[in-house]
Amino acid sequence: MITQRPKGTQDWYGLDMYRRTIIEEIARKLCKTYNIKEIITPAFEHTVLFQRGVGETTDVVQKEMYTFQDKGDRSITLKPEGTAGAVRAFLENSLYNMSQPTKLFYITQAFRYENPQSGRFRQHHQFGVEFLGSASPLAEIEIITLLTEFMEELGLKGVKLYINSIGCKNCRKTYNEALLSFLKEHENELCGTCRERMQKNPLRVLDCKVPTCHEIMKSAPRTIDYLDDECREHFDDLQSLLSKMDIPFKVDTGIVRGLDYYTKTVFEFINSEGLTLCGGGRYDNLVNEIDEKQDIPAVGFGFGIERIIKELDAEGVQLVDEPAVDLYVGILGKESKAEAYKLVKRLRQAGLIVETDYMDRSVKAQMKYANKIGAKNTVIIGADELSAGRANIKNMDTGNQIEVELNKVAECLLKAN
RNA sequence: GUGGGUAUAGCGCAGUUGGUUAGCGCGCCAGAUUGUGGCUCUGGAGGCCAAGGGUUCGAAUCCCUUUAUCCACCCCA
Repeated sequence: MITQRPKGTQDWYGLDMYRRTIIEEIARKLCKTYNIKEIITPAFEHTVLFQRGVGETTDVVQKEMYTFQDKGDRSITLKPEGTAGAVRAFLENSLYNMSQPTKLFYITQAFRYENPQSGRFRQHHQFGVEFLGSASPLAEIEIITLLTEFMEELGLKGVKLYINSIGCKNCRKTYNEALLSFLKEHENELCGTCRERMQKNPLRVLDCKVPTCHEIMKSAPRTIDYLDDECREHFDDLQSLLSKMDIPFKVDTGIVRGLDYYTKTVFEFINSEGLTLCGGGRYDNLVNEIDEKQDIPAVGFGFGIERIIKELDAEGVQLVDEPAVDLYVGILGKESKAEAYKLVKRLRQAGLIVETDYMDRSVKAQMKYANKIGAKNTVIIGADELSAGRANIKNMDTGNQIEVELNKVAECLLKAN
């Protein structure tokens, strides 16, 4: 038990850890060119923030939050997603008083008490962007453009963009009435869970995967048919801009999203197996929901880092190899240790990846080890080399050796790289 | 929360209808004459057979319970 990690969590090490670092680097680099600034908010917030922000009726809030009372008897919740915390920080620090818009990105862990399965964890990591202050469809374009570039940088080709519009509060009201009356007509043809769903959150029935429901829902009223003029125009503008930008997309009127704060545009990036890697959209009411004195439109997304790695594997994308050791410095004899280690230190300062012997192994064992860890070159430092001031550098691929002065080892290897 | 599969060495797996000291491959460590890897050979370390209980002269093997893990549903990244 004591050596076992909690359910749904994972340890990061080896190639996956390295790939995660690279993914985060790509995200940071990309955001830099978009002038999007990084923000880190606490891992936990007051529970009420998520209740108000994410929405009381959502599954995330109702049954998936890590909520506890702290010693000061405050109700605290580990963040189940990134947006609410970022928006809270935006408001608390009055970032809206700076010149607008505000563009923020984060790389954060998120916690949800779910049953783990493929691509799903209790602690997972998201790369997210929040673009606050713009009601223009160009804000969506910015976010989506960044995402397509991100996918290109990662080398992912099997992930496609699907968009939809669920309208604003006004459209939603008339739509919900239409949907509910449609559902009531077909109530006894629906699956059990859908019959429950139609009461608390009828929108959810739209993306039910049960074949019979799916078939019925094809003829159900669609949110896009109930958009008011403003929302209609916004969605049309967005599509036209996407086309002009040559960004491939499909309108999927079944995309609904499970978090309450979305308005107008919603989108997902979905792989060939139907798994959502990235979900996002516009949330024009969230800021006002959290602070009634402010009314600021916004767009954002969350991208699952674990799901990126899963997709890299599925598509056979290498992305990176772990960096190889440039030189293994073998040490021969106790009296050579200090000098050999000084050489190691100098070479590392020159920027080389250097490994050496800490196990007092035989030369043969050291060579085996150097081979095993994939060192590109080796050199053995013993009394002979130290007195001569020269040593043989062995290329481990070719087996060739060249004799070099000890103070020119770095130079020689850097040239070879 | 619901349903199904799985649990034997660091990893991947065998283990025959219950029968003596539980095996194999890879990996790890050491050696094959003195200061040089990859191939080969030899040797070695490493298992409370997920945990607890039961049946039995005897359980990795049969039964029950629990836990973990994987997959699916719900929902989501």
